[in-house]
Amino acid sequence: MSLLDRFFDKVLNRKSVFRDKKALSIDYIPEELPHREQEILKLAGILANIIKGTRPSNVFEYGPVGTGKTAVTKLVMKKLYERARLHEIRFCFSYVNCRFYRSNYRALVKVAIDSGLRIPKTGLPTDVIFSMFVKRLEEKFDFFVVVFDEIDWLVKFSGDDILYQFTRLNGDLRNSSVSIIGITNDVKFRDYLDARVLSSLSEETVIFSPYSQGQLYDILLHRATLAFHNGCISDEAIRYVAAVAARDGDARRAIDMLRVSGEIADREGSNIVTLEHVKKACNEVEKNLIGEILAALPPNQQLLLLALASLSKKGNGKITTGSVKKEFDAFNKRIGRPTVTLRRLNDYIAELETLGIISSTVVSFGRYGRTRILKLEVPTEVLEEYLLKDSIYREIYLD
DNA sequence: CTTCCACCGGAAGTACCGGTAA
DNA sequence: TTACCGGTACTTCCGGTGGAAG
Repeated sequence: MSLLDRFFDKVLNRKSVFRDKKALSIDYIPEELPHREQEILKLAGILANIIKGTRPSNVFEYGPVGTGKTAVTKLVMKKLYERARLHEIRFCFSYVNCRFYRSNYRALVKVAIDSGLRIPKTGLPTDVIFSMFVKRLEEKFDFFVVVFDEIDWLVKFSGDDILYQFTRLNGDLRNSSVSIIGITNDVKFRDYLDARVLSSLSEETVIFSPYSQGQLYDILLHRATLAFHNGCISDEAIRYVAAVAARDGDARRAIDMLRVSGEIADREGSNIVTLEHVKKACNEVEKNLIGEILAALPPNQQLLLLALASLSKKGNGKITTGSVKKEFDAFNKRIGRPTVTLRRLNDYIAELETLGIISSTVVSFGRYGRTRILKLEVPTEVLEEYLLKDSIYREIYLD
C-alpha cells in the first residue's frame, strides 16, 4: 500500500468529534433558542394576527450582532408558515438579506421571486415588477410578510424608496395585506430614514440585548450537545468560549469558534475538544476574519491599505489624506495602473472605516488646512501577511 | 475680525456592462 | 437589431468648513 493509500485510509477511519456539524453552521436554526423566549413570544404575538385573519403590525427589530435577531425571526416565520397552512390561510413570506440585495431593484426582485413569480435578474423596469407583485398578491395571498434583514444596508445604498412603497402598499390592496419586518444592528439607522417610513415601520419594536456570559454558556452547551458526540468536548472548553465571546455578547462568533475548535481537534486526531484546541480556534477565527475581509477588498482599496502601511512604517508623524493620496498615486504608477481622484479615494476611506480596518479623525491645522488623520486598526504585520501574498504588491511595497 | 489652506462630501454626469422585450 | 433598464465604478463640479495666520 502506498503512502497516500495509507493516509486516505487513516482519514476515513478517523473518528470525528462531530455528531452533526450542521448544528454549528451559521444558518442553522435550532428549534429552541435559549434566553430568547421573550423576544420569540413578542414577535409571535404580533404575527399571530395572521392566524386570526387580521393584518399584523409592521415590526422593527433592533440589537447588536449575534443577539439572535435573525434566528428568532426565521424560527417564528417558519412556525407561522406551518401553522398558517394548517389553518388553510394563504400566507407567504420573503426573507431578504439586504447585505446581498442592497439595491431597491434587487431587493424587489427577491421579494417577487419568493412570492412565486418568475422574474429575470435584470432588464425589467422597477414599476413593472412592482405591479406584477401586487397582482400576484391579490390573486394568491391573504397575507404576505417581507423580512428585510440588515435593512440599513439597503437604505444606505439605495434610499428608502422601496420601503416607502411597501409601507403604503396596503392602501391599494383589496384582498390581501403586506407587513414588513425590518432588522438592523445600526444604532444610527433611524437617523437616515424618512420620518413617514420610520413611523410606519416601527408600529411595533422588538429589542435584542447582548447575551451575558452565562447565557452564552447555555447556548453553547445546547449547540454542543447537538453537534458533538457525548463527552467529546470538555466543559472548560465551552466555558472558555463563553468567556471570550462575552466581551461583545455575540453568539454567532461563539458558535463559530466552537465549530473551528472541533475542526482543529479532528485535524490533530484528538477524540476530545480540549481547552488547547479552543484557544487555537480563537486565534484562527480572529485572523481568518481579517484575512477574508482583506482578500475580498477591491484592488484599489488593498493598494490604499498598503500605502497606509508603508507610510506608517516610515513613521514620519501623522498620516493625512493628502499624504496617502501621494503614496497611493506612486504605487499605482509603479504598477502602471491608472489612479483615481481624491473624491473617490475619500469613498474608499469611508468604506474601510465602516469595515473597521482603519479609523480617522478630522483635524484642523488652521492656516494649513483641514484634513483627516488616518490610522490603521489592523497591525501592519497582519496586513502584510495577507496582502503581500500578491507578488505585484511585494515589488512595489519593498522599496 | 477676515483670510485662506487642504481638504470634505453631496449631486449629477459619463462610460461601460449584462440583461429583456419587441 | 434596437431601445430600454439597472448596476458598477468612477469623474467633474462645487459649495462648505475649523481655526492658525495675518
